[in-house]
Amino acid sequence: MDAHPTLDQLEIFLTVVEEGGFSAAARKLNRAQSVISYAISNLEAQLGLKLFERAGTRQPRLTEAGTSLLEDARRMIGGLQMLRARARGLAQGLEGEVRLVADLLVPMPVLTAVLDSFREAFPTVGVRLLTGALGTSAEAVLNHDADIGIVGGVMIPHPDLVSRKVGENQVLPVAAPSHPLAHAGSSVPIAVVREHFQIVISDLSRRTEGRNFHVHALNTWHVSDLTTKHALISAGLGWGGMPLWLVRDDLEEGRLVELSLEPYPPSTYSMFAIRTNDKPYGPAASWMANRFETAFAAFGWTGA
Amino acid sequence: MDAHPTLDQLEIFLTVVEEGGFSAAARKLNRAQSVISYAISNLEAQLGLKLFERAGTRQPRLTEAGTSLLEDARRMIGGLQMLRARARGLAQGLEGEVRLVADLLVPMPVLTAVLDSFREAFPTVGVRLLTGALGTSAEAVLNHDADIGIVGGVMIPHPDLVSRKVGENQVLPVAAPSHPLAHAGSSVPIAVVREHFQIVISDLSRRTEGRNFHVHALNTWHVSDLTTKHALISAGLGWGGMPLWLVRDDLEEGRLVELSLEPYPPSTYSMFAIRTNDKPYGPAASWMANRFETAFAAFGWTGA
DNA sequence: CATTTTTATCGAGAAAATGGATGAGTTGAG
DNA sequence: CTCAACTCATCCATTTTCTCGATAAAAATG
Repeated sequence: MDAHPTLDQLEIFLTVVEEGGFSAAARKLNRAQSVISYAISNLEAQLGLKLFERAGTRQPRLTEAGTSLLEDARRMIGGLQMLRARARGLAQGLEGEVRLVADLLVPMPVLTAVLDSFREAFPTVGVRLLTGALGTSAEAVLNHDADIGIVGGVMIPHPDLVSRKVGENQVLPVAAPSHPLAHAGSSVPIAVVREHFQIVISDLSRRTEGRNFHVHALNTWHVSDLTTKHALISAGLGWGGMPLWLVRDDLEEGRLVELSLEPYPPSTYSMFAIRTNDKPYGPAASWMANRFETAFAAFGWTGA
Repeated sequence: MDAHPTLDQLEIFLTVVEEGGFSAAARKLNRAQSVISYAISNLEAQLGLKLFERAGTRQPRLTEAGTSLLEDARRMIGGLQMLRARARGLAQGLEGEVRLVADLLVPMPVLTAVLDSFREAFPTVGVRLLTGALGTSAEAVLNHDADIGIVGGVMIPHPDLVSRKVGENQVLPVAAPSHPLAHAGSSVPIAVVREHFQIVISDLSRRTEGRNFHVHALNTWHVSDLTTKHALISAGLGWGGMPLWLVRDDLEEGRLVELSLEPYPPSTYSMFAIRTNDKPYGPAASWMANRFETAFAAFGWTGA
């Protein structure tokens, strides 16, 4: 009742159940048959109950207790395999965890596609996912709170950051059809634009403080996430830039309209994978950066 | 790289992390300090990586790999404790699992209250929950598909079933306010009742076949669950009997009205805990039956 | 009934774990 | 700086456990 059971014993237990007998399990595990008897008998003694009914019958049959403990044993061996797989990965230089910060502008389909395939390719590598607006993503990477960042919009060059283009993203000025700017024709001059409320994603990081890009209106409302921005614009409360993938359906079905504003710069932004230059990507992070590139490319085909 | 790590090693690993040192872990585990060194060193060799950074420093510090594997180790030891707890329970005669079949008429608050406290009282005993209408519950117990049944309505005596009353339940004939019967005054005679559609829970088991209780209408619709029945009656498609706890709010807020039908028998049903007489309740099932009794009593106070 | 195949058990040898002693190194107080 | 107290690594002798092979008893098979 004192000593722990052994993972070896549990594995033997499972093998006996699977193979249907002690001798068969011994053959499968390449060990002497007496070892199986010995192990099961020890395990039973340690747990204080009989696992198999084997009163002179050919095939030992699981007792009720054995059946109940079977699933625990399976869990344990499953956990062991996970642990060993992770250890093997770590020993080969794989990261134990990749911390990713993805900008709000990263299309959700791209993000989910990357994460899904990542999980399949690196089942033993954990993922920690942050999302950030504009500067916060770069900030997280600089602070070593994240190993890899996917950022969009205007890149501020930084001596400690290494960036690499992985895709493009379109951002359009949009408004509800009921909004005055929707009827203002093409190339609305800046003086007119400034008279209307602009909904802007606010950036709380110091990195872009004092630099609010593409803020043209005198009066702006600041929100912290795209969903809120989308809701406000849809309600006709103001206009603002939105990534194409998020408003594509709205535009097609007339719930939103694209604005043609004079001062608005080209609507295609590059998306970059960034890291600090003192800490190169590990194998998994490197794979992930590549995967983002292909995911952006594939998304572009059908989504933009 | 071949031999499995030992649960003992993993426990030592965790203790070292918790206590912050090899010696401290040795004291905590009442073992010699050399054992700790030996175990950690073996574990590291088996996993093929260093878990602690301990180059001549006072306190060994977890490596990155060690941090990643820590959670796996915790899972393993947690699983071990679960397994041992279950084994201890089984050794003392506890069931590994209780299979409960609850009649549709059992008020959900009663069911959840019982299951919640059961989980707390018997964390190592699994629960398999079936729900059944009328006869199917008794059927499941008779077939040994369930260890304990909570059935309501009319009890059909059976020589192999042992039943014990655990509570009461009220069933009322109800209809939507828009339904003709709602305006028919008190003690509507059977001839009138029969003219209207009745919504009935259909019972697919052979136990009550040919005996549809309280079916008074010429035209009936059969449904298999209370939620559907509730929806149909609410929509004014017919009338039918519903347990009080399910329609209490509807009655108070006027979405449904109670009917006063001449042929409808007393609306209070007893609820029974049943088992087969060849298989007495184990400790957990017995506790559960008692708990149903107190839960029904407590529910009656506030709920009926 | 003979044969094959099962699990249990025993004994000897191999392997591994244990506790204590020792040593090198670090930390912190005086 | 010196010393005491503490850290972890290592070695050693002892004990414990594991392993294999052989054997026995029992059951299924033909």
